[in-house]
Amino acid sequence: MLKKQQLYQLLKQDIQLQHWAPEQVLTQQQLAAHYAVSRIVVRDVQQQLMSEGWLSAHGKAGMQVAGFSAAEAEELCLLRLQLEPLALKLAAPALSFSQLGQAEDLLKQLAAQTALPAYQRGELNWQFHRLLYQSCGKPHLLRLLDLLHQQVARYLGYQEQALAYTDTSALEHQQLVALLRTGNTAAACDVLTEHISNANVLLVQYLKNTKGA
Amino acid sequence: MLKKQQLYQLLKQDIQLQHWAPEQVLTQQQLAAHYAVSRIVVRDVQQQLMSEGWLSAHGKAGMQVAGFSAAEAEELCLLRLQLEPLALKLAAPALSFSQLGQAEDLLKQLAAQTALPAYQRGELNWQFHRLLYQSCGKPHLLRLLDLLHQQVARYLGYQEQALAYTDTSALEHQQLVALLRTGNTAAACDVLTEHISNANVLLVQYLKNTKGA
DNA sequence: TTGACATAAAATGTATACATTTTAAATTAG
DNA sequence: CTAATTTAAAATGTATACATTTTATGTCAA
Repeated sequence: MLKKQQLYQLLKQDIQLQHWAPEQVLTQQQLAAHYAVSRIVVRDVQQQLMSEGWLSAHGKAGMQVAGFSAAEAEELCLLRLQLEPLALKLAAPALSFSQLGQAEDLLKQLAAQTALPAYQRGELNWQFHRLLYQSCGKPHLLRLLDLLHQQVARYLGYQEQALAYTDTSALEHQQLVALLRTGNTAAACDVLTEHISNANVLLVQYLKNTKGA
Repeated sequence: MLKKQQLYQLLKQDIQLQHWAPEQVLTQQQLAAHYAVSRIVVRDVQQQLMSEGWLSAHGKAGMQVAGFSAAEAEELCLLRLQLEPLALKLAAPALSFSQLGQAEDLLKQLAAQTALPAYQRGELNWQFHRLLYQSCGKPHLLRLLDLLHQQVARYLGYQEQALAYTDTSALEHQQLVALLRTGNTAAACDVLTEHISNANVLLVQYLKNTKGA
């Protein structure tokens, strides 16, 4: 029997993999039946996923699977650009070599395991970023970034197809660590800004093409 | 018998008025008994208030009422400064005179009803700000701002005592509308930045004093 | 045909009951 | 007395049952 935490993971993943179509309207009963759990569990998970942007309310009854759009991708990028460089700037002075080492280990993993499904690579990628911001000492900022990441993660299914992503992205990651290691915070923030923008350009381009098709 | 939406409002208000002490640990059963509702309802509300920052998880069982600190107030200010002027900049070109009129009506209300409890004045204040950002066309940005506002609202109990707030704040509000009316977006954003900073300085000052006492 | 109203079906909200987990207390070995 | 283990109490997680609300259907009058 599935429990709350498991359903949370599974449903999120199913949305990511588009087993539930974007924009589709779901009911508690539907999901409860499909996943063989009580509606209580569905309700809990539903509320959490709604607060994280995977689902949205739909009228007085029912929930809607979040859709995809180039406009939304651009907005998410804008917000990341507004907050992530700030987090990095604040965290950089407090970054330990131990943390930089951890970050590099994550990069190694990413480089090695090229066969991993997109959502797992995305998770590793975020762990890397998150680690760099961790020490900023601003819990609310980190909370907002986690929230933003959830939204971005929804697009990972697309990114798998959209982006040859890995190569340039990996390079930028390494530059980032190198600059942080030498204490060059300002340059690191610039690279980060570029990095976020670049990834977005590819995604938006892809979204615009496929929507037209 | 209380229903979900009512409990949500009431509990939030009770936290704001510090009927539940900051840092206090609560249980579902406690709240269910106190408000005479089923634990199911408490669970729903609990999860929502946790996602909004009024409560936080406490170990494996129990929830903790959020506390107050000067550091947190400063962080919230920092984030507002990062996002609200951006929202205003994006919204300003799309602002209609009708909306500006609505905004002015809200200011008139604020000016007239000086006797209102802090949380209601705070709500009007936010409605004013929210109205100015509304047209920015960035739903996620607005969502983040609403989230931030929830956090700030928790401090309204303090602000009542902390701030003679009304006078300078009202002046800045009017400047803001005037500048927007003439299409001077850049200056309006500057005033907004000042406005947010000013309110924060007073609050932080007060928090630092009372914590020492 | 259309639109309003009544009615039935379905979905959600809420309460109660039971299962599992967590916390705290009590007991006992060292 | 301390610390570890056991045991009881309390809190939470989950399922089922019932109440209320919402949505859809169908009927009838204009």
